[in-house]
Amino acid sequence: MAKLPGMPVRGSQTGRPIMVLLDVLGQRWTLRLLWELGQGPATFRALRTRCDEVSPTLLNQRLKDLRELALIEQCEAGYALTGHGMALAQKLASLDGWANEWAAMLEAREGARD
Amino acid sequence: MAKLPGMPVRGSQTGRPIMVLLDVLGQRWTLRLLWELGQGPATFRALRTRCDEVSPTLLNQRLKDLRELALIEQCEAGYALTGHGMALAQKLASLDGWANEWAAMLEAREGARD
DNA sequence: ACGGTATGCTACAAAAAAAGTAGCGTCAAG
DNA sequence: CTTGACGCTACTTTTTTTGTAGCATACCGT
Repeated sequence: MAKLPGMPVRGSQTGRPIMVLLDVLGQRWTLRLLWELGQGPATFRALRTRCDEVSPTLLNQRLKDLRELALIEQCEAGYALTGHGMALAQKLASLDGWANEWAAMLEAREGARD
Repeated sequence: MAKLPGMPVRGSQTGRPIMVLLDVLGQRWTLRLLWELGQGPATFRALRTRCDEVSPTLLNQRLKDLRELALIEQCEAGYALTGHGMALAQKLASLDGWANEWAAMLEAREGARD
């Protein structure tokens, strides 16, 4: 069952929305799922494939949670982001640039050490 | 042991930086830790307190991983974000606004249903 | 020097979450 | 009426996370 904002979550009794969000996103595959759906809607099986054959049990669990949190919804094409989900996914997308710089920095560091 | 960009991670063989990042951030407490450190440096124990007495085992594990990934570093005040870590934490901070809107929307929805 | 206290951290067992695999029920095409 | 795709559930094993105890070091006042 998904935790809704306003309710206490792991590590925060306050129910502050950001804490709920950090808790939800901190579950395995949640971020990845949002990322993949940011590329466009997908069916259950397509999503599994995109996520390296993640176990259907977990996929279904996450889809249920994200649906309860109104971040995704079902449509003819399978699952798709809602308006709010899209806004969040865009914020994730903006991490891509950062990640590349970060990787370049790490690589330089590793290279220097060897 | 932390996974570095360039290495395959859970759910992605490519080693794409963003995939590594999503994998790391998808571990419990990682996001929260970055968030808390975004508020300023903290000692091990202070961090534990801020994170609702998270178990020292896990805290230490995460700190080690984040250190290897060059997102945090040790200083006199305890642990602090590195330059890259700060940039990432700022991106997280920008989720706060989104989370508030999202929570308001959910609340309205719930209210309407009851 | 001596308890008292704080810190950073490790060890270990129990509980919870995730992974992996099989397969069911429905549908549509051949 | 068989075959194949789909969405999903059941069940077992493995991995992660928790919770609790406690050690070693360092400072503090007496």
